[in-house]
Amino acid sequence: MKELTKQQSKVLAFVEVYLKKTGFPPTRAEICKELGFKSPNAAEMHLRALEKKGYISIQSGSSRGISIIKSQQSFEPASDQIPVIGLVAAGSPTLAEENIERRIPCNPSMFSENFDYFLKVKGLSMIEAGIFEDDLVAIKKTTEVKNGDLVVVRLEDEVTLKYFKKNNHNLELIPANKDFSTMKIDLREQEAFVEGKSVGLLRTS
Amino acid sequence: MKELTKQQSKVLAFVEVYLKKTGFPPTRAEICKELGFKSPNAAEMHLRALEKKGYISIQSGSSRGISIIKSQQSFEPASDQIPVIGLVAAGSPTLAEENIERRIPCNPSMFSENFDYFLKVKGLSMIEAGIFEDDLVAIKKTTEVKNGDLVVVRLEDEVTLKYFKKNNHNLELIPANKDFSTMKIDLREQEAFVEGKSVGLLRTS
DNA sequence: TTATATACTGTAAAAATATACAGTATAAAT
DNA sequence: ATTTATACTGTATATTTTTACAGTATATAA
Repeated sequence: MKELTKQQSKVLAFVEVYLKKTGFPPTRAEICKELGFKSPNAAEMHLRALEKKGYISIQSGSSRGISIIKSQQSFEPASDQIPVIGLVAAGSPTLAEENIERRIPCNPSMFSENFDYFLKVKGLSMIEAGIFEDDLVAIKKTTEVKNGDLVVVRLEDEVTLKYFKKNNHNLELIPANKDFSTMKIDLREQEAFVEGKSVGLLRTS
Repeated sequence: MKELTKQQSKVLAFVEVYLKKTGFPPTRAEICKELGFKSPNAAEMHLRALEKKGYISIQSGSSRGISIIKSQQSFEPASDQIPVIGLVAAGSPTLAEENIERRIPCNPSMFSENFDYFLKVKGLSMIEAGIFEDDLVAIKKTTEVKNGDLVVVRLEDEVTLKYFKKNNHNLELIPANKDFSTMKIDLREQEAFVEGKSVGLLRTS
């Protein structure tokens, strides 16, 4: 792809911004107004250059007949911005804004089941399951989990990611690291809330 | 949101399809032609109704000044369908159609660097790096790799994923599993092609 | 039966828009 | 020294486009 001159680049940027804001492309006159040109022909010439270089196509005879072919600013494809949850403070809702470290543009249906957020893994308790520190586990918010599922559980003052095993009132949260021990909880004595389960994993190496 | 009449719905659908195809909205006349109306006022009236019901907004005085506010057909988020490469036959290009196992809807910019495909991991040679069998490693096609990068290398009759280390004509492909041994290749005797490097990992548990 | 809403035709004019043509100016390349 | 590319101004016009106005027809509700 041919390089753009500074002015051509500005024109293309304006077309893209205008398009994003209004949903339709600008006229020559509007480009002039934005860029400070006094003749519509200035805009026309830049558009022609952009067309020749393959960045846009112009539908001749149509008003606002500009189509973007190659966006210069890499416009994020309109996929969702999935939040990454880092350290979750005790008592605060998991998805509260202050817990969101960043967002990743991706498709909630990329795994077998749709998911709601990424949980950033802390510690090495799941390392034998191939889940390392700072890995992002895709979590689907649900309370319907089966024994053997990898689940996010909220206890009194912590949120933890472990394998789930429940028999009546006995809940076991099982790590995948022989150096860690299984947490055994008697649900008659302590509360435990299942927040969701893992449906996938992402590692941004 | 108010219900649309059959005709209004058709008009809105056409506007959306036209917009998707061309990148800019249609004129009244174009709507008439598509829907078979003989008067531009027919289109005008439908557009006004759509505006009143909150589905579009009309920039008065502007040509093609239609903005979609509420799309009736839920447009799929425009994320790419990234191929998953399974078993790669010797001699065939990695991205050849017959090697594509399936596709995953996701965003090529979800990792720090854009990537081109997922390579499905076979074997346990990288298990100590947290890369398990059937994990999907996001691969960016490039030949520019550094020592320490996790790379996809094509040898005579196999494709392998290993850590890269090169000194002059000595190439080492290092696994992350103490039960596997480093492959040492003298580039004067055997060819090796770097196909790309890992920029992330996906596990569809 | 008389509104009221939908769904148009047909015409026309004003306004918006694209686009051609004739210039000017400047910097870099040949 | 002359061409070539970039980067415009200024004017004019044909065409596109919006949009108002005057009707027609039909079905449904009051």
